[in-house]
This record gives sequence, C-alpha cells and structure tokens, in this order.
Amino acid sequence: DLRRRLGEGARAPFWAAAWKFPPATAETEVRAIHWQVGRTGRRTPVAEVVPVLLGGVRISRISLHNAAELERLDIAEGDHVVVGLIGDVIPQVLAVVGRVSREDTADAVPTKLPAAAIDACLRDGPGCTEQFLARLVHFVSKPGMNIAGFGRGRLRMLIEAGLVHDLTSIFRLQEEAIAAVPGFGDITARKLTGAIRAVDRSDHFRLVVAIGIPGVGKAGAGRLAKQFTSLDTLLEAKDEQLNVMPGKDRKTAKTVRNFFQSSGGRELLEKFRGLGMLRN
DNA sequence: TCCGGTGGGTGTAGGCTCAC
DNA sequence: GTGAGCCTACACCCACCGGA
Repeated sequence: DLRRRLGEGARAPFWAAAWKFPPATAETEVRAIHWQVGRTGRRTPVAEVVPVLLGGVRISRISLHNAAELERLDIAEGDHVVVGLIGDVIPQVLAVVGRVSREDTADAVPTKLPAAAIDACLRDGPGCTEQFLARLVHFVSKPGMNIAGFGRGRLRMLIEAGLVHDLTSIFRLQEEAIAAVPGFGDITARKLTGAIRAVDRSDHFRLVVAIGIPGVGKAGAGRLAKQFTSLDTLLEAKDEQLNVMPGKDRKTAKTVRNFFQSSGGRELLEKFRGLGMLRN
C-alpha cells in the first residue's frame, strides 16, 4: 500500500533506492577525442581510448558529456586517464593522471556550438547528414515509430543510395529498390518493407515523438495524447485553452505547435498527410 | 532558491539474422 | 563460414525547467 501511495516516475519507482558498489578502475591512454552529433544537433565529445578491460568489459570509447566536462578534465590526446565503470555499465573518465605537453595538441573544444533550431536537419543535406541520420535512428526506434530492422548502418546506406532524404522517405521505400542497394538482399528488403507496412499510422502522438522535436519526449507527448484527441485538435487549440494547462504540458503543447508552424514542420506535416497519416 | 522529473545523450555485451 | 549489422537490456550523466 505504501508503494502504491508513493507511486512511480517515468523511470523508476519513488519507493526504491539502489545501493551501488564503488566502480572498478583502470588506467589507459586517450587516443583521440571525437565530437558526435545528436538528433537535436547537440555535439558530445567522446574519448577514444586504448582498449582496457574493466570488470570483464572491454572499454574503448567514453562519453565526455559536453565541452564543459572536457574543459574541466582538461583531457587531450596522449593523456593517461583513470577510467571507471559507473554502475557496472557506463564507462567514465574519473581523472587525468598523466598529461602530454599541451603545445603539441590542438584545442579540441569548439569555441561556440551552434544553437539548435527546432526544425533543423529535417532532411539530408550538406553539413546535416549526421544530425539527420541521428533523427532517422530515433524516428524508427521503439519509442518512435517502432520500425524493426532499421539500424544506423542500414539507414546510412539508404541515405547514401539516395533512397532516404527526409523522414517521410521511409514510408515510400520499395522492396525492389532496397534489394538493389549493395549490402541488402531480398530477405532483408522484404522484412523491412513488411515492418514499414506494420506501422500504426493512426497514432498521432507517437509520430510527434518519433519526429524528434527538441523537448518533446514520450512522457510529454503521452500527456498531450490524453488531452487532445488528435494532433489537429492540438494545432487548432486557442491560447486560452493551452494557458489553463499545467506548466510543463503547456510548454510541450506550444513547442509542438511552434514546430508545425515552422516552415520545415509545415512541409513535413503536409507530406505525412499525403501518406494518409496525421488525419482526424 | 532548490529539488525532482524529463529529455537527450552515452557505451558495451551477447544473441540472432543475413549478405557475401 | 565469417563478418557485419540489428536489437535489447542495462544504467549512468547533464541540462533544463516547473513547481514547491
């Protein structure tokens, strides 16, 4: 009864806490620092290290989270670092124990990261492929449209083959065209198109999550789905209607509306409608 | 002002399937 | 037969923002 009264959050119950062992540690060397681009455009530094065994796990890449963390640790290529396996799962740089001369290393921290636009990289294009690919990976993922069989590698091949250039392209893929791409065969092509056909196209708010609007996740979209019967009822809602909603729901609703009022959002909306999706 | 929830992001292992 | 890719599970960190 106490557990029921305390309830659960989106990730964990409020009535439980986990006790963790201190992480196992090992020393290794930083080979390089790469910057990865996420679906929202966020850039994350990742340290590539000389592979080291930690708790039976071979560690070769470690997220450094952001530029501030990179600066705080002051890591450069060639440095020796102590790494740990937080929670027995996530590799983490705990400290730098041996530094190379900073004169020999280039500054890996970008001076200024571009601000993420709400409708940035909705399609493939120069300077946009990595973010668009990350968007696509999210789009087909389980929390997104849940289209099985599309991983990062296959999506990249489909982009390079010119078959996928925006999010709606996925729904226009033809079995023969996929099978003609090197690396794909008849079986894979049949399975992928079968997975595409199996998508529930009537779930407006799942599609909203899948599109990957910054700040709009599964929990927020789920709350909107309880308050609006369709995406159109949300888009047509007056400010007075939104203003009586709880703060975080109001913000999510306005974020969604702003997205579909942007030029990229409007274009995407029309394309999905053309596919028979997002209709009342 | 501070706390807590949510969103966005990360890496690895292991089993499975399929292209080559 | 082999290697590559996908999927799933696991669990953490950080930024941001609403609400107390």
